[in-house]
Amino acid sequence: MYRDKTCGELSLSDAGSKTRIAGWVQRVRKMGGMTFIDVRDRYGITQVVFNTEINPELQEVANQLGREFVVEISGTVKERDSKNPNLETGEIEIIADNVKVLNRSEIPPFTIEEKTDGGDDLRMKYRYLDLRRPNVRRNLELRHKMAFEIRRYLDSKGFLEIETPILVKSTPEGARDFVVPSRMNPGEFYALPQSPQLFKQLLMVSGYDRYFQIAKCFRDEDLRADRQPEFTQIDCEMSFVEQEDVIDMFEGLVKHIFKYVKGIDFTEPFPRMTWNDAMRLYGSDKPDIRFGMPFVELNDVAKGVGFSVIDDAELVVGIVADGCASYTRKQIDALTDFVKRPQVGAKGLIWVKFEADGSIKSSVAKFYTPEQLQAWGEKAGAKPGDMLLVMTGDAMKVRKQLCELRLELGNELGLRDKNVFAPLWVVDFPLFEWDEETQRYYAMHHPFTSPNPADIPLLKTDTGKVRATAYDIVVNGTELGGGSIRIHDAELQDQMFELLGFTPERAQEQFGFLMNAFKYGAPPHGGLALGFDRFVSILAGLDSIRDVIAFPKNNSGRDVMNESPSPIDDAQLEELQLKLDIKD
RNA sequence: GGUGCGGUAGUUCAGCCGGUUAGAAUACAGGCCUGUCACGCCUGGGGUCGCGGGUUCGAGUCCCGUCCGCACCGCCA
Repeated sequence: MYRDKTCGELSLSDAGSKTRIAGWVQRVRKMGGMTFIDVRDRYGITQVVFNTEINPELQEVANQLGREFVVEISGTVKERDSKNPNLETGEIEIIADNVKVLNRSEIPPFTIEEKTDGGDDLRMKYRYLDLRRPNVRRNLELRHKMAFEIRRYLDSKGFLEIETPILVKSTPEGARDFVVPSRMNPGEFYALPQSPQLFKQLLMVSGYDRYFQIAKCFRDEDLRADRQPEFTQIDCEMSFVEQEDVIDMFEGLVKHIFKYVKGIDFTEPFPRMTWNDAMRLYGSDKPDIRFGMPFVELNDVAKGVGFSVIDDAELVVGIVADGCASYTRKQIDALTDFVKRPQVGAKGLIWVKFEADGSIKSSVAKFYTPEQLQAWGEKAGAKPGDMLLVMTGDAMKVRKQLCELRLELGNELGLRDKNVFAPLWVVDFPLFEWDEETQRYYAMHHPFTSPNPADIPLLKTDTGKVRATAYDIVVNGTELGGGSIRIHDAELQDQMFELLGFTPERAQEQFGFLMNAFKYGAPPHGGLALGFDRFVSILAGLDSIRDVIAFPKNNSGRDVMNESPSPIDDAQLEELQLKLDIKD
């Protein structure tokens, strides 16, 4: 053993005892006759003292140490004269009587401290050094703790953790697959799973009525701060359940995590909102309900005065910004610029200020009398001192734009506190989504999602109106996960494939194994999957999932540390019987 | 596929309307310093201004192209 204590565990009660620690040199402070070094490991930092009056040769060794050298130190624990309250071990120090340099280090390219001077790119290139930083380490500890608690909860509920294959069949529906050539089957390819969806349904057919897996999933799509090409899902499925049972079980899981990982006890059931209400009130299927500011539709009070921006619009809709009547011209211009950005895409922003003295100011004052604008305010529930912000246009588009504005205002007004968590179930999703480009319906969730039984008669007549038995769980405006009750009836499944434009042959080719399995007694079943990386990042208060993944990919899907992806040898290509034909 | 922002010392950045020897902080090296803990003080070394082209008497600065990074839109059943 190189050590008998870690750098995080010595305390006042150890004073006087002999000890040995090992770790990395965080910092060397030379004071002339004395030298202090901070030794760091996973558990903390301990100060070691060298004194020329005690041992000049040893102090000289300490003076030669550099940042990130690996050392083994033996010495005596001593209570400090001047304690350091910023350090866990700040009440003690070690008076060294020996130092062994176990390894030297080059000068690291950035400082290995809580607040580093390194940029993201550099940190990723030297991720193994970045991972030494305490905040990154804490993220991985949080991740471990959450995985542990997930297993503890689900095990207590009788779930079995079962692994499903990583080499699976490619299905062109949905996200793009990562594809893996098969040497033994030239010209044929596996895909990496976008999710274990089909396998978990097969497990239900097999009778494993409570399954889960902390599963790696792969999608070859463009990345974002919260999207990686490989990511982890808490994938779950249950048999003999209805929507309510699934929601209960996994609301329990989410509450368990908050309680045992974060110490937050949610005693009330999570609120629920239909997809329709979410779209109508917040313009999003994943509303952030840490704050209010719901949409107010103003068609009936605003239309009909001959103002074309409003009269010609499908929807006139606004939000009330509490206390924002005091906004300056400059602040309003900034909001207008915000909604006009290409990413938001609005043409403009109408504002109405309800001043504290009862007067009304507005960008559309020349089209409306104060009484008419007062009616807007009453409809919207604006109080004196508030400002009403209104946008107009095509209903779905303007809702999306106003959603962006609402979130921006929420940020500006400090209503999106990272230490506040507002979970929400969004239910009654539509089963289908119309695609203008291809002029056909797509499954909003996936083709195995069961329609709401009440809407089955509408399948052929009013396809777009059919609700799915599908649900999402949203936390602070982030889609944490979602799921559905699946179709377990072969006939209904055939009908779904037909509506989705699958020929029977293609359905058989893609999903035949599932359809065949369903002939042998498929139980009613359903489940959900939670985005594990997102869950960890929400609890860590981070916007990006990269910092909760030990070795993440960059914006272009590259690992800048090992420089993957990379070309392969001609010999490898030949073995796989592949020829490249790279266009430009 | 698209939009925006960025790329200058090991690192993080500043560098104005194009102008003479490209700066700061930090890191690093040397020196001084016996209670520091972001130690302090003195000194020093360190630059392909991402790359290529263009405009100009003159380009880190302007223009075009390109590569890289980040954020976003599309995409993500």
